[in-house]
Amino acid sequence: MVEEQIIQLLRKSQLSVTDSRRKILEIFIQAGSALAHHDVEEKTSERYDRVTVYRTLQTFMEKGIIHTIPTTDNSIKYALCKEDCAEGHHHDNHIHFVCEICGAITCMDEIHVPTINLPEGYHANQINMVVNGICKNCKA
Amino acid sequence: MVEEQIIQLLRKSQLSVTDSRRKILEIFIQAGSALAHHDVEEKTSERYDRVTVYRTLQTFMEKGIIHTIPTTDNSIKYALCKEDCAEGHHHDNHIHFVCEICGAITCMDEIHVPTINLPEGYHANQINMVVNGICKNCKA
DNA sequence: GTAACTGCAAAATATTTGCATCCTT
DNA sequence: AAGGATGCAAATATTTTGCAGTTAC
Repeated sequence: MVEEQIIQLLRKSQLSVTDSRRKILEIFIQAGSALAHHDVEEKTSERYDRVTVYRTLQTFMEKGIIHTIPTTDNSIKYALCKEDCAEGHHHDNHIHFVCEICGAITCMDEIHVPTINLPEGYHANQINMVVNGICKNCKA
Repeated sequence: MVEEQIIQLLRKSQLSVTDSRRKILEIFIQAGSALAHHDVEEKTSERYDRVTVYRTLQTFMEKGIIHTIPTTDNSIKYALCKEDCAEGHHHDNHIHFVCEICGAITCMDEIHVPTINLPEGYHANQINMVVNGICKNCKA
């Protein structure tokens, strides 16, 4: 059951299980794609304060529960991390797909990020690929 | 001479040649790396209004003179586009390197963005790669 | 001269901080 | 009971808009 998973995740991250945290995690799980702060705020506005959303997202970031996705359109999007996202360093070297029509952001776990050869003297720690295009659902 | 290039670029983009635009372009050329709005504002604060910086960056975006770089740290960075950036659609399929120490963002034009195989039904228009790591200058 | 650009003021948004109160453990 | 989490108020910071005056062509 989902409710169980959520509690497990919070426990594992050494966070106390509160209503707002449960609700916000639930929103991410149901959404399936990345969300902006604004999206989360909207879906919780009747229940929780704007500030709580800020603090919750920040806490989730610190604990490695969610991560930000780089986008070219100036918006900050958050998405659930994979299992192997440990606190401090993320292993989210996957590809994010941004649909130009519906705006949905999908993490493409299946696809591997290709290795690249950096110039002499450069060292890569993390690679993010952002692909803009048209998603399955919006394809005419 | 650089001053000449700047005027050429503005003319080519059908923009009138004003002090603030010249100055801001100069800043980008001298910087060599990507800049945040804040960086530009700082370097022009004695001369130009904050609002002018906003409007100038926006205009440059629309004309394809600069483009945004996706970064994971929630900051919006702008960088000069390559020659082939036409108005409306950018061909900046190159790799951006973000140094975790000095914060500098470099466009790695030499390296080609590898092609990837998207799942059935997805269509890619633009690919951005953001590599976080340690740059040549910061390497111990 | 005219259209476009800029500066200033102010509005609208977004984000952060302090503190008293409430909830989880 | 104690420490952490939340809500509220307010301070800051960021971005947008309107308009009058100025500048480029």
